Amino acid sequence: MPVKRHPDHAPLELESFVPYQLSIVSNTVSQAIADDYQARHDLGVTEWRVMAVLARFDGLSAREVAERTAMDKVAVSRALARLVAAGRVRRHIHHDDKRRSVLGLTAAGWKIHDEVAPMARQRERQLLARLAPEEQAWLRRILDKLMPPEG
Amino acid sequence: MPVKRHPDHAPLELESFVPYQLSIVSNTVSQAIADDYQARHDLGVTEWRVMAVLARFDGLSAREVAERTAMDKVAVSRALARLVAAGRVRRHIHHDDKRRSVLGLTAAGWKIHDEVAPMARQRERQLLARLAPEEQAWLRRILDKLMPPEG
DNA sequence: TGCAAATGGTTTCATATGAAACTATAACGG
DNA sequence: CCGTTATAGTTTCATATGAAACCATTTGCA
Repeated sequence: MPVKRHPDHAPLELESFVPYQLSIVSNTVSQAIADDYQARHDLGVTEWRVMAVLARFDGLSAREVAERTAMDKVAVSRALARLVAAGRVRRHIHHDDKRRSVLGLTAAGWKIHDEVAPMARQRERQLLARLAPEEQAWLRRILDKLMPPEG
Repeated sequence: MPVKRHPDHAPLELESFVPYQLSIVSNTVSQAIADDYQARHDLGVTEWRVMAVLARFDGLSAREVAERTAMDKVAVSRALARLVAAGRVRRHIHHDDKRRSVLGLTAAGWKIHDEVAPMARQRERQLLARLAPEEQAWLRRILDKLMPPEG
């Protein structure tokens, strides 16, 4: 049971502090989505993100994947190592530049993708369903504005 | 340079997928805030959160801190160990229940709090400044709705 | 050319994190 | 009372993570 207050110190009210709220809402929904596939497919969040961008853009390099997922290159490198080992991503070497990978989903990768993507969309719908249609529209507009450029 | 598309597979468009956007926006702003105090005060995010709730509610137990910060008890225990060692938080034992801690900021803790809290608020203002006043109001309303109960 | 600087990617190392086991105390049921 | 179960908090262990060092290749330019 909370006791003293300290109005003279202007403490932060976490529960209405926007960055804190964002963090809680974000973690809650991301975790819910992750729970859907984590155990089921032995697939980490970082790995799923990599698969998601490769599903949209075939032939990216690791660096481009990192850009599009907002992950750092170490995380991408590790996710790719696991995905390739599991036969979910194919990697070959760019014919002009031997440093680069050329990445894409394998058939097995697509199979998982086509199972997980609808579940993720479903979770998004569940989240948005808690808002009025008007609020949903505002949220999308606001998030678009707040996304960092190149995000 | 992206190459093939796969419309038949309905790949997720991460950049307009709400859970993904939330995660990016949340991490970007949290990181910006953390950068303000991390090096300056040798203070981790978890530690700052603990300090923030103790600033508002003096005399909480560790479990109550965990509830209010949405952190797990292990994280709280470790944050407290560091904070107590650094002389920023005082901990004594509940006189009725010897398992419980009774926690609060020390003078040194308050000093840091009073420096960090305004910076955090400033970052929040910077974030919101990218939105029209109308959008700011909607965002607050929407986040309040999306926050999990007991969050 | 040829060599310094930049780039793509991986590895290393130190730290962060969470689940589960553990310790100590308190509450409950007979 | 006494044994069982629950609760507060810490420790352990295995994994996740990021910064910096690293290797290979390519680029830029004297």
